[in-house]
Amino acid sequence: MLIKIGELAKRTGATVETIRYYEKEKLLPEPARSEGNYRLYRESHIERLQFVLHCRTLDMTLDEVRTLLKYWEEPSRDCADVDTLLDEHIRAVETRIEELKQLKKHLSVLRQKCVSSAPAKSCGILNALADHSCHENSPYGSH
Amino acid sequence: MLIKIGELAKRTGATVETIRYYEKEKLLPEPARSEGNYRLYRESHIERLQFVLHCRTLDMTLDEVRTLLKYWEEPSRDCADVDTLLDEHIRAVETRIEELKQLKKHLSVLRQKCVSSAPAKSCGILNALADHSCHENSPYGSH
DNA sequence: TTTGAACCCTCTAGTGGCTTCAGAGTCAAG
DNA sequence: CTTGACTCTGAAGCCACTAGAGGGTTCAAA
Repeated sequence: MLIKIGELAKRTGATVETIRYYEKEKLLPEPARSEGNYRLYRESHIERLQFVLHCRTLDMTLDEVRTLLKYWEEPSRDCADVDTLLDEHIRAVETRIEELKQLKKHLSVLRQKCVSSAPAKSCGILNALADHSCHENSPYGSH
Repeated sequence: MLIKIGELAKRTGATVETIRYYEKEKLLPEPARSEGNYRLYRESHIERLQFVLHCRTLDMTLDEVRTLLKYWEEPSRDCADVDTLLDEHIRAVETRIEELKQLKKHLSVLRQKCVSSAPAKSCGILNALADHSCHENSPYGSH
């Protein structure tokens, strides 16, 4: 049961280009080739690609996925590090959510400053963006 | 009152490299030069850079900033487009927040599946990631 | 006067995770 | 024999920087 790259793409939802990219990045092993030099995949490739794609829908980096794949390949190793990786990833997502919430608050305040069509000169949004007093840095300020 | 690039960086919180990058990207006008070919900035440059940085802290793309700068430069134009740009940006941020919340939920469920050190073989996290039944794509599925 | 440190210059390449493109080859149906 | 769908490789593009190489400038201390 050998399939070509287009069929693998269809079955997993990845694009053909992404599959080739993952191969180059060593996330997928090099498959066999047909006489005409087409890649030929087997069931194990499908599973492995699905693992990678699943991790990606969870916003993991390819490096994180590489780490998890090592554990997947070596079933006898302690999985505590898997827990740790996931905990850190969850924390990173939480942080990003908080950042975005703050951001949205800022944007909404800004949006309130202009409610009607008017010359840009008097647009409260542009004026607020230009106002540096609310984001002042001391000459030797941090960051 | 002319300042060099390092001083501009200090006053605005940007890095020297970022300032040069913004110049290359036409977000900042080319400044005057000293005899020794150093960039020399004036008050107007400081304000404009602060405008750009303020927009960036609000996660706008450089293209969005370019658009806003046009309105800033032409104070007689109608600012309705500024409102629209901001509304769309707020919507994009909201969408991203919702995506991340979903993501976090998925990750937390996954994390529950493994609570102790154990061989990776029996790690519920790895097994759940490998399980393609929960993310199945039909051969001709949408995406 | 020399030397050293701190600043500045340009240009190039690297980051992540793909996507797009150019130019060519393969293969089955009509 | 041609058409069209598929596949191949390799390089470049995307975004918003960041880092580094290899040099020039400025100014003060020794």
